[in-house]
Amino acid sequence: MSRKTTETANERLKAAALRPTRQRVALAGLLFARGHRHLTAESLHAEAIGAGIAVSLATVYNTLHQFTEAGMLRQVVVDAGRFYFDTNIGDHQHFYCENDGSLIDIPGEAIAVAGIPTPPRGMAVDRVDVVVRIRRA
Amino acid sequence: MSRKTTETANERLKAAALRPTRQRVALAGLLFARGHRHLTAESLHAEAIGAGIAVSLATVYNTLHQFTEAGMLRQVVVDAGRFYFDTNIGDHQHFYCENDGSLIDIPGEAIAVAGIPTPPRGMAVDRVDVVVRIRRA
DNA sequence: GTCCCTCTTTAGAACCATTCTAATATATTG
DNA sequence: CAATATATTAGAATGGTTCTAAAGAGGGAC
Repeated sequence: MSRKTTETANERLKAAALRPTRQRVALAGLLFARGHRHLTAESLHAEAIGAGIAVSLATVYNTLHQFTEAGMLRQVVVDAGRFYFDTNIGDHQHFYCENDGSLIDIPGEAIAVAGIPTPPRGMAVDRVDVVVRIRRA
Repeated sequence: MSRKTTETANERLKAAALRPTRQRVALAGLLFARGHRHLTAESLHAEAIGAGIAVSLATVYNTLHQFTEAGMLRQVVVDAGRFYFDTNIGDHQHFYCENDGSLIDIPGEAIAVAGIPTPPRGMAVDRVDVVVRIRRA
């Protein structure tokens, strides 16, 4: 991990009032080093271990939840039985490939949802999620 | 369950090439007796037991999957960690209440999604799911 | 630097919804 | 009604996620 990446990670953690522990810094490094990523707790854990970062699966879960809480990540619900996370927290939606479980971003500018009814009394819209399920033709 | 409901259930099962066993007929009765419903395997099992229908949880799971396969039900993915089913198989979308986990239908005529990009080469769009997440304001 | 207090990490157990197994029961066909 | 295929079942297994309680590490005060 480059010096620059580590500093960025530290800043992010500081902003979120999370102690920059070795594990959090390393995971943030993997997550935010370059480009946007889609991942699961298991896949990030495997990647960390593969990269020689000693971290337990429990910590990966904790960290993903804390980062999500801090607005550094967002959860994507496309599959009952697996939590996906996305490092792209901007306005966008997803293609979900039912064959291999992969996700592809759809830019927020591209897609538009019209005609959402008024929510029931006392309720407010939190988020509108669009999942375009695709499969090999 | 009324005579009419039982007959309807039998017809549905016959059309799906599923033997009209006591359990399937009874569950179909609960599911399609009136109006559209949202449910989980656990909730349907509890409802069946409460109604004096002896059926195991495994059978409820089997039956829900078979009915889904047969196009009598559709799955709704709104929560990582729970399978929801919907007896409304027509074109529509959902409000999902994050406070209590309930679903509310949004008619297909009301809502429109525009600007979906072309899927990657060799892939075809299977379905477009919109989930409007709401919570108590 | 050292002490202390708090927050964090961890291994492993617990959890929970779902799926599997293999024995038993039921529907259908002839 | 017998023979065969299909369904049901209890309970075990699975797999992803969360919890627990004990050990470890960060950070401020001095």
